[in-house]
Amino acid sequence: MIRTRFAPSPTGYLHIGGVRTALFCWLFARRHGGQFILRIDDTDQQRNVQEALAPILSGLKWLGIDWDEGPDVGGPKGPYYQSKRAGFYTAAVEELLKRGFAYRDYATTEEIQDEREAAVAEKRDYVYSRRWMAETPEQQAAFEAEGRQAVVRLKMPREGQLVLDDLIRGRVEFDWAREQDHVIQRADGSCLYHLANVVDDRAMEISHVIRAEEHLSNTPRQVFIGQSLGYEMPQYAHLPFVAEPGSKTKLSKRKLTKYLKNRDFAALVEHGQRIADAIGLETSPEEFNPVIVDFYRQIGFLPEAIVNYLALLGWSLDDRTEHFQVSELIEHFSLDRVTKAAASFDPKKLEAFQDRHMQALPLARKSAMAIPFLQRAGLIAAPAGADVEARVEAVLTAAGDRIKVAGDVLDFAEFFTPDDELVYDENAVEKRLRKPPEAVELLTKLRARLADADTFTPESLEGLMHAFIEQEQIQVGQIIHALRVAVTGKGVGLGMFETLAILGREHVLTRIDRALALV
RNA sequence: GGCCCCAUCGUCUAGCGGUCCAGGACACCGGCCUUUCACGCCGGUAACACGGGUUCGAGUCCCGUUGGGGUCACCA
Repeated sequence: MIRTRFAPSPTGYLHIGGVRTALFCWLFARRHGGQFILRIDDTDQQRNVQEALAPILSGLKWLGIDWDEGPDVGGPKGPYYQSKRAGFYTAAVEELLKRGFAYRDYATTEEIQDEREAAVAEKRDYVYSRRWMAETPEQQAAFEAEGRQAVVRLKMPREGQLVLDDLIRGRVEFDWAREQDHVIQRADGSCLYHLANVVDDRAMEISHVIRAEEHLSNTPRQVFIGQSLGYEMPQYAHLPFVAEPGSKTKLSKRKLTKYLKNRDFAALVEHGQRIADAIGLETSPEEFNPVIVDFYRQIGFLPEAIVNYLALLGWSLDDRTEHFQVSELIEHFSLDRVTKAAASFDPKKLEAFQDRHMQALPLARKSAMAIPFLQRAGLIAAPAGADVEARVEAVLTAAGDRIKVAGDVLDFAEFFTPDDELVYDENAVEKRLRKPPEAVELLTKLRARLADADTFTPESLEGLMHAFIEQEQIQVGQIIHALRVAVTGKGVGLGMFETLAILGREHVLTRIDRALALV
């Protein structure tokens, strides 16, 4: 049975790099009919674990990354919170001690520090002298008589090599002698990350440890712990980093503000901010950020677009296939087609994927996504009536490609605003209504025609317009811009005839009257 | 600094010794379409880091150099 796991620590938000790792773990498990486990890395005992975890769980769920065991769902290998598994770790430490692969160490941090500095000064590799190592009760008693306290350290081999067969990197070799006698348990009895990790992976029967490359250097000590405990070890696969835009540096959750200075990021944030403002969404500059998954959910991105983009960040099927449904990703995903080099995150390309998925979305789903935005902006009532839904669908259809994310529907607020509340863009009014000398006259004449029109469909309106410009001996541009500003208040918008048809005759006439009064 | 990893267009990538004067996508730059915007269409600029090998033949294998990244905690 293939079992993979994702082990986030509760940081309060789901980071793009983290999701990519989770996604690869999940895809691999799903591809092979295995299981995906979520384990919470909260060994540093923060107080608000649940609060800090909620955005992570909801983010994964939103993306469709579900877990077979973990928080909310439980499972046979629980608990799935490391803070609740201390007993397993201390038992492992005892076992390591018993087998002679670990020892109690009574050195103070200052003493260790001195040894390290001495090594640096002499330009040699630092290796702990084990001067304060106590392997017998007598030695322990002697150190304790001095008032010293013990931590437990790994008794690492001082010769030989570890040969690791990484599923992505291939064969990687490490000299044991360069490894330190890492601490695995503090004086207060609490255990450290690496020990906990290995113990849990074994207890949860993880078959494949798929994680970011930063853990590659940590692998030897983990293998040592596992082997010393007699564990059967999992296979390792170290993923390349998701890097900063235009760089190879790891995307970090501590540099959110810095990324906002990136041009493409700034443009995306600006786009998001426009939507957030329209729906009265409070945004903190730190967290309303394209590095955080929730940003995308809030402004109406499609989870499948993000999954598609992220999957291609370090993995590819061939030289041309890019557009994937999640089911296709599951069908084709494999570790041996994962790249080794870091891939930098490109917001522009993510947007391109979003665009493609959005355009492929059935109208009903698009509408279901758009309606909540209109409601939050106060443009339509909370349970939307059938007539309102029909109007939303009409607007979405007419808008077509112009809707990049669901929140973009708010760019077309004029279709949901009462006529007397329509806001006229001053620049547009000046340019299209006041400045052209013939605008008022033409608009007045056209208004009369519209009032008399038999039907009010895009087709009939287009016919009406053609007849009008022919009779007036004008170019269509001479009237259509004025008309647009008159009925929408803006210089840009949807196709003119669709716009008129959706608004309907009454609103069109009322708005033209309002506009004429403005001039 | 030690150790480890990595290296094809600006970016994501294809390429697993010859079919590559290197293919696709995003971005960018032109042009077309056009009632605005968006889309669409057509075209274009643009890469095998460098140096040695191996081989009849190297983007593809080996070594080195350079560059980039990661890691060296009683953090996770």
